[in-house]
Amino acid sequence: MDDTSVPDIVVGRLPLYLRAIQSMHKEGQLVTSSQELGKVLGISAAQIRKDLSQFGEFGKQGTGYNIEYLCEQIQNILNVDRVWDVAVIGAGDIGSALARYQGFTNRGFRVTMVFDSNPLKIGQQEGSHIIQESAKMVGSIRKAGIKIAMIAVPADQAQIVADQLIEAGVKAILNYAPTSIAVPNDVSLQHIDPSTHLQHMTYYLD
Amino acid sequence: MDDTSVPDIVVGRLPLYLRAIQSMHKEGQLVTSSQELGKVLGISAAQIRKDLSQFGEFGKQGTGYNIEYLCEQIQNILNVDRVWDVAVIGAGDIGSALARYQGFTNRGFRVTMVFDSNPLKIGQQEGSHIIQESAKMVGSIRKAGIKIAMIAVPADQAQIVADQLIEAGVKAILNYAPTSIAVPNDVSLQHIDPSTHLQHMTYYLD
DNA sequence: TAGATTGTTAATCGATTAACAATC
DNA sequence: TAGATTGTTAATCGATTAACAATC
Repeated sequence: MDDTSVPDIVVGRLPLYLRAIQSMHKEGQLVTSSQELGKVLGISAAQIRKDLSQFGEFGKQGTGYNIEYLCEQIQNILNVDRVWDVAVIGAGDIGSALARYQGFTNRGFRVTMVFDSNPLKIGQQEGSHIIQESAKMVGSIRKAGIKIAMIAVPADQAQIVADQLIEAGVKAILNYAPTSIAVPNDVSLQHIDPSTHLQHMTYYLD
Repeated sequence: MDDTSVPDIVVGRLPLYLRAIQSMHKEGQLVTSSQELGKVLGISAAQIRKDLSQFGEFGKQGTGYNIEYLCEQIQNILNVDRVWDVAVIGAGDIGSALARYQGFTNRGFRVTMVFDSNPLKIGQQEGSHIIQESAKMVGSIRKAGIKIAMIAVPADQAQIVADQLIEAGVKAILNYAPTSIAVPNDVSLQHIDPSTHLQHMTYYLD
């Protein structure tokens, strides 16, 4: 009936729901409820039911949600019922950690390319990847059809790299550089900056 | 007059404002406006003015905000007009990258301790730190009076480590393990999980 | 002065919660 | 059946925006 788009804040909670029920699934649990899920996540049961109801009817009165089914459904909604190739730009400490990170497995992602502009790093092995030269980045990413990239370069190069990524056809950017960057409307952007997160918390410390 | 507490969502934007004006300061800029700041951050000027007005009157009609003064004020509000010692738990790829990370400088933080439970890692050098054994973590953190920790251990150990940190007196936790954890009301908690961020964005990809 | 920009109020907009009929 | 839990509605709550007097 209603065809208005789902609020972005709701979309942002789905990955948390998915992570929690995947963990339950791993423990062999078969069914959960909005109440249990809410307790685990620190979210109200009503909100979880309302969020999920935006996408369909996944539960059963009296019993709750079948974990395997809900898992499949959320993966489907988030488009992670497949594996996305991801490019890492910058092979410093952060970029290298991302290239070796095991935590993308089973979450829908696989790092397939790592780039750096430092001639000393180009050609070096990083995890299972060979570091490639930044000059070839745009061509390689476009040719491979990669839509997702993580920026792990110094702050003063982040916008330049972002612009190149967009030119290469990337549509989702996870930015680890501690700076804001601008992207067109049709490109998604998220930031990870540990200092920012820590500063949020020091407000509450004496 | 009004003494109700500031919404957490407002507190969470202050670090972004601070990062932007520190960047302007570094460029030698002396003054900014809510309009300019909003453009850089992709936030409305009205929201920035309203947010800042929760804490005081930092601007001047007609001219805007003095960057150096606003910088000092926000640092003061966020309690980052000092340097906080931070402990890193887990010396895997992520923990090691955090231990070597240069980006905490000038943001109010300094990693002073790194812990791991792997006997092969204990005693090894990581950045400028010697990796210490986890068994001594609670005592060392308490003795040093450390209030902030970053968890970079496997998901199935995150809650255990969190409980120990709380026992040690830690009041702010930045969790890099891809799992929810529970903490008491008087402890701040933030999560960083790249898969979660990426899944948020894949919703918008075809 | 004229132009610009703040701080603040009121209006709008959106998100969360409470409650409950439906039903497994 | 009785108990439990969903999906949904309406009410509440909170956040954002628009507008403007004050004033630099």
